[in-house]
Amino acid sequence: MAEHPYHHGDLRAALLKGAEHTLREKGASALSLRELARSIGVSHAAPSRHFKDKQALLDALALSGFQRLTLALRQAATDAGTQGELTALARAYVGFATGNPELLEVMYARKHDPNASEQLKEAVDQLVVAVVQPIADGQAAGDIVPGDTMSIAMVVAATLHGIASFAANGALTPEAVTGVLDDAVHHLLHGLTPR
Amino acid sequence: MAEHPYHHGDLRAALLKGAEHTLREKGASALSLRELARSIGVSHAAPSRHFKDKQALLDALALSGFQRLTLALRQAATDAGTQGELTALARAYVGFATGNPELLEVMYARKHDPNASEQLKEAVDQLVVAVVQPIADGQAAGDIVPGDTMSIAMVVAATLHGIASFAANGALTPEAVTGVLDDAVHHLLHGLTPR
DNA sequence: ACCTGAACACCGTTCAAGT
DNA sequence: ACCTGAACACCGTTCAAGT
Repeated sequence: MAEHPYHHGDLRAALLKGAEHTLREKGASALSLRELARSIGVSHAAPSRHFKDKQALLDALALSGFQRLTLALRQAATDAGTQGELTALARAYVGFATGNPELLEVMYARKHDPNASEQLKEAVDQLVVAVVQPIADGQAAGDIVPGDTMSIAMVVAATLHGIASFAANGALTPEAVTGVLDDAVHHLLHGLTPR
Repeated sequence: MAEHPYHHGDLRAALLKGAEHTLREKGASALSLRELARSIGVSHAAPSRHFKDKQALLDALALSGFQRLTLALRQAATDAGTQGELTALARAYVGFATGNPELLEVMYARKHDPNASEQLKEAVDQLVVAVVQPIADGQAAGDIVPGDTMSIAMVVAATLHGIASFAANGALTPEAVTGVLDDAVHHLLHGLTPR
């Protein structure tokens, strides 16, 4: 077994892992395919067998990000009670954002690009469902005002995303995030609760 | 007068104008200093006299963006009444976002970078004031619940920014934006209004 | 003071050729 | 099937030299 066998074994997985590491450490703009190949010990042309271009690699990272975020939201939303469920949802979303700020940017950069793959669009749809479902449940339980579910979900999603953006880019310190989050859920709910 | 006099005249302004045009048409990732210089008819090394590097050019664009956005918010917030003022504020913010999506990204990319210039930080502070002021006014008028103004402003700003992001990246169509916006202000206010 | 031209050290992408 | 090496057309940045 030589140090550098001709076939890497699983170059695709190594590229994804390395790329996410670079993303996390140095940001998307610092991601270079040539440097990535170099660090893995493969020629600069090798990645093209697995990802047709740089965007294809970023798309694969975004896809995995959407899948992981959706999973996290689903696991969070199993609490009982509308307020508890929304709070858990909000914390899961913002937790992901603070834990993976650069990945989130890559994800949102492709979110509604018409050139995105069907697979990516499907993953985005799943994420939307994970956010809309708790709202629909809350309406069914009478905890949230009746009305167009999508438009209410849009407002909730916008607030979550705004807080997540502020947290991801430093406008909000990690310590301040939880407080703002709980405030936001509280203020939103008291506007959404019938009385 | 030759076609290409040795001195451009106002190369700095030409660079800013050309860069913003490219930003608008093709996005930040497609902005190349060399191509910019070429389109202006100047050598590729000339821009460095006016902007030490590419980031310095982007910072100048961001600065101008923050100043224009702050001005737009100030002009919007002169309506009478808390609800009207917040609605106008929201529309102005989101209008800027849909009209200048790529510029907004450049602005937010630098928003809390510790390496940002003092001038840029000052412009960001002015923007924050423009958002916080109407909240404080609403509290003084008894239209908004008492409590920490900054934390309430944070929730409002997050919602605005979330809607603006969705509008800027296509998650929300231009036609849908106004409706979502008015819904958001309505839902937020009914949570913020004492009763 | 302002700009050019050449040079340096990088990129992403493509493609014949090798294993 | 998978990877290499060379080539092409770009980048951003720096710096002596020109006007």
